[in-house]
Amino acid sequence: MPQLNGGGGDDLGANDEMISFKDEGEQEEKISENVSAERDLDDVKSSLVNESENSSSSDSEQTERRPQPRPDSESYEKAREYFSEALRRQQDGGFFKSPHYPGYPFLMIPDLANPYLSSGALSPSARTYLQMKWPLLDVPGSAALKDSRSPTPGHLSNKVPVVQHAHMHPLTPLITYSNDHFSPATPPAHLSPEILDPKTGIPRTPHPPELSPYYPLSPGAMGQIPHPLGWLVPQQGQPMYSIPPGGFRHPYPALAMNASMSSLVSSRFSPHMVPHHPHGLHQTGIPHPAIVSPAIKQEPNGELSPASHTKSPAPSKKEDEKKPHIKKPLNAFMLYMKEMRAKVVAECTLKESAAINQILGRRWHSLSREEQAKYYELARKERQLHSQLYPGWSARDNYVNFSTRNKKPCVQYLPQEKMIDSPASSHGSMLDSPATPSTALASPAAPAPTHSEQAQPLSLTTKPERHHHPHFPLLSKPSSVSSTSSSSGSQSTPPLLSRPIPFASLHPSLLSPPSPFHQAALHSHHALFQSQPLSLVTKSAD
DNA sequence: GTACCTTTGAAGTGA
DNA sequence: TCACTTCAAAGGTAC
Repeated sequence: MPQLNGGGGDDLGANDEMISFKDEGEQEEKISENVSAERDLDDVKSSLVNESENSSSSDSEQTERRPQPRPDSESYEKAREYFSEALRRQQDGGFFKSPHYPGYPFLMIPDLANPYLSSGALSPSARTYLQMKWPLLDVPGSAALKDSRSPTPGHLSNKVPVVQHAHMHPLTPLITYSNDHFSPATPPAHLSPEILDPKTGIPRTPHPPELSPYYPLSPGAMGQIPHPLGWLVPQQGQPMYSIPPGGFRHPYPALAMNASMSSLVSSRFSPHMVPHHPHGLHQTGIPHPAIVSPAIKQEPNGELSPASHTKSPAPSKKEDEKKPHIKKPLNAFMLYMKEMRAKVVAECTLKESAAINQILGRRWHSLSREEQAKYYELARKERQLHSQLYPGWSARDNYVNFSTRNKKPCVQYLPQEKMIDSPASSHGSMLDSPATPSTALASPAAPAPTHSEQAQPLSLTTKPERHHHPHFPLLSKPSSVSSTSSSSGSQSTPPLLSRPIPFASLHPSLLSPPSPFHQAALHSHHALFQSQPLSLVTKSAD
């Protein structure tokens, strides 16, 4: 597939079916976002209803019985959403739809005299508050890469110039390996209860016109916000959001990421820390967000996390408990999901993650190349930092009995499965995959080699009949089935078979472009984006 | 109480 | 190299 645009920005891997929505097109998307979201919601919900054999609830019933969002648990996601709004508003040049919340306009610069922050307590007084235009993505990936690779970057000092904010990836504040929601005991000043939407917990007060768009919090207010690296920085002051006894709740990272976040994160993931805290605990006792205690990550059969299994053949139970579960670094889509989930939830009043993820998946495909590139770049950094922090870690470590799983007898049925299955992969990810890790490192979002083109923009997956049809197991993701069977060592589990996808069972959204808007956008913006023809390429090429 | 669902992407393995 | 599998997040749902 020819690369018609030789621009340097054409480094995004997912270009096969990406649709660029910019200018008025993106504006249109933003304007109709709610509408499309509702449409997505309707599609998903109707799909769920239609495909669910046991479901007798109507959409309205589902909606009605849907519990209201929990303000405490969702506040963090709302804040993320809030950042996303600000991010988009900045990047979209202001035509992004009116935000619900003002952006966090500045960054808190910690005293980074010690780039590793290993022993230096970070008191609020040692922080520098930097007004910044949020967010910026004007640094080439190579620079960021360089930053993250350098254990002691030169700019990691307390003399960080203001322009250093340009080195921060706009999404970097969202980097977290934590799967725990931030549960603030007391919302920050800008999220004070009086401005929070009582239903969603989202601050709804419009941005005060008298305030600068970069309306900063007072240093005192910011001082109450725990350091973003709270898991590694000794908590000298009383953080606004105390760490609950149950464990670490990562403290609003988006609020306090400094301008050199890439490098800072790099330092925070310094391998120097690894040997000293093998349990995922910093010297402060705060576990690294990426490390999940085996007690938390426990296999269904009661076994401990796979990390302990693969590392040592027959470790004692005590050793198992000591070994942390290092999670995989999040990929681009996961990062996108974490950021956008709250937004979709807020727009759709939908809570089912499965349905939300469907919407997110469609939105992911509708993202512009630039937007996706941000996430790919961020994911690449995540992987890089992860590899730096855990040099010996492998994704295989998290596999449960991977060796036995790989010996599933279903392999012999693959040809048949291939014949009757969707021509695309089970999830069609290969089409949108960025470059392989090696190529991605060389070119952060280099276009992936084009595989067989996919007919549908989304993966063709049918509603799996859970546990009901052993001879027709999951088509799209039989992980749970295979996991259960393999982990139990049972070889009698029927091989994974696929069945032809009944046309009627396919969701309409899977048979057509995600939404009429996408079609319209494709049509109306085809000429506008001749510079990025690949972004407009659908699967019709082949 | 817990597995499932749903998405995409990364990574690992076997052929 | 290709195909396949697993896991990562998330939270409602179903068992």
